[in-house]
Amino acid sequence: MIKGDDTRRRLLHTAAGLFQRQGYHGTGLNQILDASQAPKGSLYHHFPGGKEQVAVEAVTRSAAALSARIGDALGDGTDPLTGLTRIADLLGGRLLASGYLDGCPVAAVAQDAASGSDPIRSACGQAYAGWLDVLDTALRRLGVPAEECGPLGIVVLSAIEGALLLSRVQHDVGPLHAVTAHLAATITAASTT
Amino acid sequence: MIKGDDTRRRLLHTAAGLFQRQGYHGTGLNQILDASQAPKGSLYHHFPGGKEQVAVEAVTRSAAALSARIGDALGDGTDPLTGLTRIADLLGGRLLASGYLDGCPVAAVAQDAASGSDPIRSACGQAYAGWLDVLDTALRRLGVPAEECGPLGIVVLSAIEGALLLSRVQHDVGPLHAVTAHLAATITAASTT
Amino acid sequence: MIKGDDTRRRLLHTAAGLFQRQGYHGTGLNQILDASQAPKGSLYHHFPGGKEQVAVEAVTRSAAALSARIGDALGDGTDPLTGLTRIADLLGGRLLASGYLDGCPVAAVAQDAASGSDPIRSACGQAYAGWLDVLDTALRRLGVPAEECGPLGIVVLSAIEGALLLSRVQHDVGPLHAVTAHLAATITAASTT
Amino acid sequence: MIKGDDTRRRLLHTAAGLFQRQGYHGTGLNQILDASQAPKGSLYHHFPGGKEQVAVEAVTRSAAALSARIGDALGDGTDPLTGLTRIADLLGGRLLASGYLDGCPVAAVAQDAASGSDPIRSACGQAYAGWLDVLDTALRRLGVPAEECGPLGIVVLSAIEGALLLSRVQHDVGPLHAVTAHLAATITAASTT
DNA sequence: ACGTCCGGGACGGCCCGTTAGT
DNA sequence: ACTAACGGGCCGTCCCGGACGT
Repeated sequence: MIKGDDTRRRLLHTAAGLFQRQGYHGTGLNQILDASQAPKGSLYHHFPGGKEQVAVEAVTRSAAALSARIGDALGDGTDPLTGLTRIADLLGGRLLASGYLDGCPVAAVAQDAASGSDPIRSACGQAYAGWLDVLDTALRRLGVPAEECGPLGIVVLSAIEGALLLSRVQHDVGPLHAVTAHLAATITAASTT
Repeated sequence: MIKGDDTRRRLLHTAAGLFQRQGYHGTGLNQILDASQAPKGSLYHHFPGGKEQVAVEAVTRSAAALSARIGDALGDGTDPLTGLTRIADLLGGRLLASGYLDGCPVAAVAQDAASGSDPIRSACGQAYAGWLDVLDTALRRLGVPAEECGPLGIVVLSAIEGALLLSRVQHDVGPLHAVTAHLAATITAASTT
Repeated sequence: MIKGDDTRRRLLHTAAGLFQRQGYHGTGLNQILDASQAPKGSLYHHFPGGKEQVAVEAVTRSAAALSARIGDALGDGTDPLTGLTRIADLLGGRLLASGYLDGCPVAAVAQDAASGSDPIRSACGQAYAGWLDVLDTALRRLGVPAEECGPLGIVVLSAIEGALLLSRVQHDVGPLHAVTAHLAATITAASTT
Repeated sequence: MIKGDDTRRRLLHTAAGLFQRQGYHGTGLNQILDASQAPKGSLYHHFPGGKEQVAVEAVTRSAAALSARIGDALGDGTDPLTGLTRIADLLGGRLLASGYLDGCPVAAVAQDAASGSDPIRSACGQAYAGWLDVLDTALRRLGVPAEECGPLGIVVLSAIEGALLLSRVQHDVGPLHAVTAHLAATITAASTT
């Protein structure tokens, strides 16, 4: 059935958006259903695991999508500054466009689920692991010594996550830009090329 | 009344802990009441503004407490490495002691309230602003040029916030230590002394 | 669904009875639920509008039922005295049988909602309008001049409503009978036949 | 204490107004307190019997006040039409001035308390009895035969009470005027003078 | 399989009317 | 005379299954 898969996809997409903004506990199943224009029973057909399963899949999907965007931004032939600027523009653009509502697609759920549901926490952990992986290869390609790529990737991801939170809460993209500028300089300095 | 103020304080302290772990929407008023061993009506008496007011005050109080600890850690006569190590030990210690439950005392609520309650979001914003202020003076004292203190403080705070999230979600204090080590080096490099 | 509609009907019937006796604010949703032996979720399912919707439908239903009874009592081939006596017996019987608890099925809610919920007030208004309509046709049939039917119907309804209140409060059906006797005489005098 | 008595009086006056509009269960103690600008504990100081006592006294006081007004309206040297018109103007004026909020000062509480608190119901009963008494003497003075005064008074009071309800609910003073006109004619016809 | 109805309790946060303490 | 504190109840909504119809 085309319809069925479409409903499932729509459900997931809507859920991802709502979770990103409101977190896990702040988002109701009914809200997801309403926003998806999906009938009540459909959700449990497609997601027998209930709300938790929806969250896990939504996080995974969002993370994969963003992972691809990050990979593109840091792709072949880009210097650190350009790459990070692209990322900052992407994330900052979403933040601004949504009125400081859309931050990291994973963080809100991660904070909610860190205590609580282990499957969700694990999914968030894998999301971050995936991004770290993308960053690792990118840094390597930029000429950062192999043994520094891991920690530096962690620094990059952490700083961006933190900056997103700060920017979101303070309604000001300043922190995001300050951080990306700093990170670009750091990476440039670390690259031996 | 000693009793009265004590109840209020206990309520706030319990609430702060629960909000830190479970976020705003994940924490029920009844849960706070139970954990505080306080009767239901007391809460409404001390906090006519309801849950929102409790959250605002809990966040503000937690932030002030941590602010003092940060100030101590970066106090007179400490080099960047020592200071940041102390902070990392403090935060990482709490994280470990709680089984990766206690992260940043503000972040979980901030994510929940960024969309939603503006008073809470604002309180979180002020919490971060306060920490930035502490960092600013500390960096200044460490010999960082005045015009770099602001952005660098933002980088420090962002990175630590992000690292706390990563560590919490991945059940591994590695990110926290990686980030603090990097920040110490960065600050040392930036200080002209 | 037989089951579903039955629950809905039972809920409404119970609610109508309780509202009649205790008014809108005096009747709790839980009380309706208990008396109906229905779980809370059912009510929310059948009446998404909550208590207000329940009240509106309960009033409407009660009013329609009583409207039919009034129509019967004043039906073809009855003189005013007989008809009003039937109505008095019906209402007075209910009053006595319930120990002066069941008065007008609408009045208690109407008093509660006159200030407050406009939908409920409007439903009560339509209930009265419906009864006035029934009275109008009945009076017309009894030979009352057309231009007097409207005002006279209002007098009849008002007097009965007031008498029900007096009887209910004073635990004495005297007022009800006094009023019906007077009204019968008045109608007889007004009829040109 | 002048202050004390004044607080008590203010409390009662405010409560009477709120009960009249919202009924017994629809009116909260806090609302009364707020509107009276009285501190919480004062209420229980002046009314140890709690909400019920407040209601009883408020009803009694309102009833006495209105009783006096009715007596005036039907006082010496007035024909039935003039007297009832005055009453209709008084009650209808209040109704209009309040946007159809202020009906009979007793009826809303009476409906709420008819089932429920017996002291309140009894107070309402006495209020009606008092008005009937006033009507009885007035009718007697107007030349209505003694044995008809009782029933006719009941009819008058009932009809006015019912008309107030109808007018209030339908947001139209028509019923009140229709009823008073009819009653005036009835009384005139019944008077032997 | 797919979707829907209906039902099921359990809490959600808020506010109630009330009583101790002083 | 009044502040502080008390529980219990309010209505609403939560996330979730069985039963039914397509």
